[in-house]
This record gives sequence, C-alpha cells and structure tokens, in this order.
Amino acid sequence: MTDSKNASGQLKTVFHKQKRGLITRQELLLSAREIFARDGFENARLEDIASNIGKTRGALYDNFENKEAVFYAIFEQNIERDKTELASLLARASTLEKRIQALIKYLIRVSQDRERVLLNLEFKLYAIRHPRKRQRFADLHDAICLEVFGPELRQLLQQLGRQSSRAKRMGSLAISGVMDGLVLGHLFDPEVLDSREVARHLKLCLSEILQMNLPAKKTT
Amino acid sequence: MTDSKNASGQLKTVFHKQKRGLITRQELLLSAREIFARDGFENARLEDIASNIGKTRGALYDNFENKEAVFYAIFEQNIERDKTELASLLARASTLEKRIQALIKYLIRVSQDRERVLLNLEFKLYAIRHPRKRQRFADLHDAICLEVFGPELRQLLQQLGRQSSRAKRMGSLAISGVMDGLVLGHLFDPEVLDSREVARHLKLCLSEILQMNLPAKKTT
Amino acid sequence: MTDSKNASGQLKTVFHKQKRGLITRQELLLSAREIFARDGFENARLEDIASNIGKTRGALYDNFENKEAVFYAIFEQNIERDKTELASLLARASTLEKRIQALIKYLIRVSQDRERVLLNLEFKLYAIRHPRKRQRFADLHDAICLEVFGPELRQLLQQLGRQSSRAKRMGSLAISGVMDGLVLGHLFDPEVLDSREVARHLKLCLSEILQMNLPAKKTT
Amino acid sequence: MTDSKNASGQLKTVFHKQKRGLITRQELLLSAREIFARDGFENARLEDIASNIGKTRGALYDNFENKEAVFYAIFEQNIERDKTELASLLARASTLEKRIQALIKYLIRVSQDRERVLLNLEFKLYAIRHPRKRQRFADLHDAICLEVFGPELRQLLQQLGRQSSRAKRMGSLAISGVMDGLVLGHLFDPEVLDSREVARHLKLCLSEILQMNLPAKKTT
DNA sequence: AATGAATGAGGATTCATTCAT
DNA sequence: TATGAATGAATCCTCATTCAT
Repeated sequence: MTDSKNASGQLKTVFHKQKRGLITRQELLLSAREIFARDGFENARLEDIASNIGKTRGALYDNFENKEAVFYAIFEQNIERDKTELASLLARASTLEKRIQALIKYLIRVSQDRERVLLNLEFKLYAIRHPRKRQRFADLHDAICLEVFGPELRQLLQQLGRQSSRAKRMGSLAISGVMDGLVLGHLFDPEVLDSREVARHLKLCLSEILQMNLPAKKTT
Repeated sequence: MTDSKNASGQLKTVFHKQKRGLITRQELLLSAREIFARDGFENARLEDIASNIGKTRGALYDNFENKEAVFYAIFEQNIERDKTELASLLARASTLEKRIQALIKYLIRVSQDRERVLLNLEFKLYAIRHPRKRQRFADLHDAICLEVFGPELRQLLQQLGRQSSRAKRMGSLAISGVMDGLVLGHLFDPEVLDSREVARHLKLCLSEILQMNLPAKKTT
Repeated sequence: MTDSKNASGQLKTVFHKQKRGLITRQELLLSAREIFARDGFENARLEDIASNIGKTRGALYDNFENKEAVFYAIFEQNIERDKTELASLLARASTLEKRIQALIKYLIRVSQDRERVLLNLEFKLYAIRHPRKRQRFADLHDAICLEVFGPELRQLLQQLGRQSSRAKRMGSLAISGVMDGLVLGHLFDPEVLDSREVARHLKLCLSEILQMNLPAKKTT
Repeated sequence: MTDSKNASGQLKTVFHKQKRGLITRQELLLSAREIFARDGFENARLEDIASNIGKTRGALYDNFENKEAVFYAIFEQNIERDKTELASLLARASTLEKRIQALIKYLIRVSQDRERVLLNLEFKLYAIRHPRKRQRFADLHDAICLEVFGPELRQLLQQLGRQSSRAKRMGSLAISGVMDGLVLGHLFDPEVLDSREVARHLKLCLSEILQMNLPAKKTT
C-alpha cells in the first residue's frame, strides 16, 4: 500500500447500510459478545465470530474496521442499553430509598448476565493494558461509568451526597468493580459461590457503598 | 486435598537443579509475574519474559515445561507465600476481633500489589475459559481459596460461624473477588478511584462479608 | 500486544549470529534477489523466498524484521559490492579515457545482470511510492547513487568537470536511469532489442552523458 | 498485425454502452490512470479507483471484465492518442531534420507526464513478469512500440535508414526505455535530477539513438 | 545450563470478484 | 447502470515449541 492517504478507510465508520446489512451487523455483534466473553478479546478468533452466524470473516470486515472496532461497538451498545434501561427504572421510583432498591435490583440482574460481566472485565483489562489507546477509550471510559450512572442516576447519587462528578464516577467504578469481582468468583467456582450468594453479597456491599457518604447514615 | 501437592504437575522443576539453575528459575518467575501481569497470559510472550532478565527462551524451557507451567508455578508461589505470611500474622492476634483486623489489613496490603491482583484475575479467567483444564487446576483452585485462607484462617472462619468447608471457601471467593474487582476499578482509572478509596471500600465490604454469618451480628 | 515498549524488537538488527545463521542469511538474500526480481517487491511471497532454499518463512523472520528489511538488505549488498568492484576497476586505470572506458565496461556488465536491473527498478519505484519512507531510504538513496560512484569515481567525475556533489549525483542518476530503461526494454522484448544492442546504446548514451560537461570536448 | 484490433479482448467495452455509461467508463479510466500510476498495478485497489470518482467497485465491473482489463484499456488509449498526436505533428514537418526535432519535442513532452511514464514502466514490468500473458499482450506490445512510432513515424525511421520492421521497433524500444529510465530517476530524486536535466539528457540520447544508423552521420 | 536456529500452526487483514437487487 | 453485501483466497506476521550444540 502506498503512503498517500487512502481515499476510503476513514469512511468505514459512516456506513451506508441498508436493512440487510444492519441485520448482519447486529447478528455479528451478538455473536461477538458470545465469543469475546467465551475466549477473551485477544484469544477470540474473528473466524469464530463470523461462522457462529453462518457468515465469513469478510462480512465482519464489511461491517467493522477491525477486531478492536467490534469490541468497542459492543460497549457502545452496553452503554446505550444501560442508560435507557436504568433511566426508565429510576424514573418510576419516587423516593430515595426506592431508587436505591431499584438500582440494586438492576445491578443484580446485570450480575446474572455472565457474558456481560466477562465483557466488562475484558474491557477494563484491555484499557489497562493499552494505555496509548486510553484516549480513544476516553469517551467509552466515562461512558462506562455512566453505564451504571445515567442522568437519572446522577440525581440519585447527588441525593446520596455525592456532589462532585469525581465522587459519582468513583462510586460507579467501585460498584461495577465489586460486581465484576463477585461474579468472576462465581464463574470460577459456581458451586462454591452460587448466584444467590452473589446477589446476597452484592446487595450487602452495594448498600454499604451507596450509603458510604450519606451524611446521616454514615456507617464508617 | 493436600496443600503440599505440586499442582502444576511439572516434574522438571523438582529435579536436579543446582544453585545457578534455581536462581535462574526464580528470576524467570519474577519476570514472568511482571510480564503476565502486564500483558495477560495469552498475550505474554515467552521471549519478553526471558529477555527481561537477559536470557533467551531456551532458559525458560529449561526450567519449565511450557508457558502454562510458568503460569501455574507463579500461583504455587503465591499460595505458599500467603499461607506463610497470613499464618504468622494471625498467630500473633489473640482475639477474634484482632484476627479480623489483621486479615483485613493483610488483604489491603495485597490489594496494593498491582501485579498480584492482575495475576489473580488472569488466573481466574484462565480457569473459567479452559474448563477441560479445570481438573488440573483443581489443586490450585482450592489452594487459591486457601491462598486467602490458610489453616489459621480456617479457624478464624470457624469462629465466624462458617462451619462447612463450602462456606469457608465461599467466603474466600467472595473476599478475593471483591478485592480483585475494586483494584481492577482502581487500575482502570487511578485518578477516579485512588488507592485510599480502594482500601476504604475494601474495609467496608470485607467487614460486611466476614460478619455476614456471625450469629450475633447478623445483618441480613 | 501491550502498548508498553517491547523489550525485544529493536534488537533484531543487532543479531548474535553464528556461522550457520550467517550462511542462512546469505542464502535467503540470494533467494530474495531472485524472487523479488521475478515477481516484484509487492507481489513476492516470503514463502517463495524461503522455500526456494528449503527453509520456511520462520527462518526469514529470524533473520529479518520483515519483508521490507529483506529488500533493504539486498540494496545494501549491491551498494557494497559496487563500491568495492568499481573502486578496484578504476584504481587500475591510469588515464581519464581509460577510466571512462572502465566505467562503461562495468556498467555494461551490470546491465547484463537481469536480476540486478529489475531490483534497481523495483527499488526506485518503491521509494517513489512510499514518500514517508524516503527518509529511511535516505542513506540507501545516496548510497545507490554512490552505488555507481564510489570514492574512486568521485575523482573521475571531478575530472569530468562535475565539481558539486549534486552534479555527481545527477550524473549517477541519469546513467543508472538510462541503463535501467534500456534493459527494461530488452527484457520486454528480448528479440527486438537484444543484449548487444543494449550494450551499444548504453555505450553511446553513457559517453554522451559522461562527456556532457567536459569543457573541452563538448559535443552538443 | 492490425492496429485496429482490440487488444484487451474484452467485448464488454464494445457493447451497448450509452452516453452515461461511456462517461463513467471514461472517468474510471482517468481515475485508474491516477491510481495505477500512484500505487502500481498489483498494489492498486479497485476500490480506490472507483471511490476516486465517487462510484463503487460495482461500476468498475460493469465497465470492465476485471482489473487487468482496465489496465489494458488504458494502454489502448495511450496508443491511440500517440498515434493521432504524433501523426499530426510529423505531418506538419517538411524535412527530415524537422521531423526528428518534432519527435524529440513530443517525447520530451511525454516525459513530463509523470503518470504516463509510471504507467509505461508498470506495463513493461507486468509484461515481463507474466510471460503467459504475453500473447495477449502481443497486440499491445507491438502497439506500444508504435505508440512511439505511428505510420508517419515509420516513414521517418525509414528515412533514418531503419528498413526492417525489427530495426524500427528496436529504435522505439530503446527510445522509450531511455525516456522511462530518465524520468524514473527524476521521480526518484527530483531535486538531484530535475525536469530540465531530464529534457537535456533526453535530447542528447535521443539524437544519438535516432542518428545511430544514419548512413552518413554514423557515430559508432 | 543455555543458546541460536528453525519450524509450523494460527490468526488478522486485504481485496478481487460475484451476485441479488 | 450501479450498489451494497458477501465471499474466499492469499499473505504477512507472531510465537510457542523443538533441537542440535
């Protein structure tokens, strides 16, 4: 390839997709979720992702610039999904207490999504190990915090005494960390630490973390 | 299961090593720790591990059967170390309360060892993703629980009301999970979730988990 | 691979080669010459280069960083060879006239090396098409001029009235250009433009170019 | 061999094209010229050629059988153009001397067309490297000689003493070779060998070559 | 105990080409 | 006439592993 800029390449993200193409893209993402969660990002084979839905690698490259782009796309989806779902959940809760319960309930549900948690771990590890790409991750990075803390949630956290943006993101990181860690333990030995126990521990820890800064109820 | 079993199954390591050889082996393990933590198991290059201490890959194969064996060996070390260190710590504590505090203190110290935590994650993920190798992992698996809960700890847990072996191991898994998750969050964004906060959250969660089953103080 | 610099990689050019390794390296270069000339740089398969001497691609990567590095190495060889051979040829010629004849004779000999000329073309085209790599090519670039004009030659050119370095390099470029072009024509249709004719045309053009600036004998 | 033969063998191009189609075809050829010259035949991407004029690859396949056919078509154009332009130029010149000057002038003009020369080189190299396709190239092959020597030119050459067809084609090959080589040198290092110098050298060499066989003025 | 040489499998990526629409 | 979707072959490169020395 010549050094001169390549006329295409940048346009890949624009995509003039039509129905059929968008369906394939969705299927690929679903498949990628499964494979990335199963094998880890580095170890996942694009071939597997594609053949999983009866396509070839070419179809993948038709929809994504490269392996990394598929990875990113998944997280963008997660974020979008969380924002939407959490927002609607919290909107329905009237009191602070109800909101906290709704959040915990939601997180417990997320914690039961094996794929989701493994992808979370994968994502964080990838970011840690590729510092140069952190900037590119920046958007997703903050977004992944907001993954757990959409606009509605900010309000909740604010009520919990976390005024600063940093405090909110800290809470978010801690919560998602505890969740990921507990679920990882569960996956590591499902018989020793079963789903129910994960939920129990989660509820406990989350309550603790969420109330950490609550002026009135300070525990520590 | 006997703690003294050699879980990695590599006979090579027991053999005919002399001073120089053992030193190299140690250096290699140290180096491997660094590289595995930095790049992850799958992505780590044996070349990097070796050249890191001025040797070539050959030296590695002279000391270990293959990549996996190096990985295992690291965990054997971790386990051994934990058992020793925790035992002496706990032995010095007279009351139950002191023991709990000693344990928490120890875990906070471990949580500050970036390498250690990343290796923990790597290990768990590897086990999850290689179910066929789980049997081989069996020893280490239990051992890694005991990594956090040596003989002295069993006693502690027993005092905490966890009679069954399963309950003990569950506690162990949960604790190490929470620790791993929190530290991962910290590494992901050190400015948002700093070391001090990790320690704070850890203390909170661990207290909660440890006392979970304490008959008297039952929270749930 | 992690972003952190890779401990190895840079060292690849240092090479702690021993006898056997150096022989392989030489064989690979010879083979690469053949294949690059035959198929062109872009179209040449590393597999072909390696299997040509009964080795595998791995051996290639053991000796060169990548495809481009093999390409460069060939030219470094060419340059070295030219410098040596031309120097000794010119050293033996006593008068200016004899030197010119020696040079022409040498160039005619080079022009009969099909491989050599095709590689020359390939090299120039590659440089033209990869402007960003031109800097890396810089050394070789000047060197390839000196490929035709070693130290002894400088003296000759000086005698021919080309004082400035630029004038010398210009002459070099023009000469090698004419040679490449004529030989290309020959290879394109060997029956129409045979070797003898190439030599004839070459002699004519070179004389013309070399004497271009000769104050006394100006022909045009 | 008849000049009017369609050398590329693609019937498609003769077919049912209407205004719009023919315009696209022309645009594609223009674009292909640019890209083939820039990246070389093997390395050029059909995608680039198409997107360069705001079309997709499909449009290319609608107008040409395949990549090679585009390549051929370009040369057919070149040949046609040369024949026409040179013929009119030479027709206007009354004496032999004037004809030679006109030819040289024309060639110098061609030599300033970077694209054209790079395509020439590309074409020759391709022919050399695909001997099996030489037969298909046959028409173009001779044609490319005639590219420089149309009917009017034959007459000129005849005047120059080149009776045999072979002698004429030889002259043609030599001339175009020298031109290609010099321009390549210029493109390789435009600062060392600038356009003016190329023209100077070209004039010199061409005069020499053209007069090579002139009975009266024999130089060799 | 350690090295340099070599292997070979495996995976990401590119791209000409086909085809339904 | 032209597009978007998909294919699949081809190729570079990496790296764990083996082996002679």
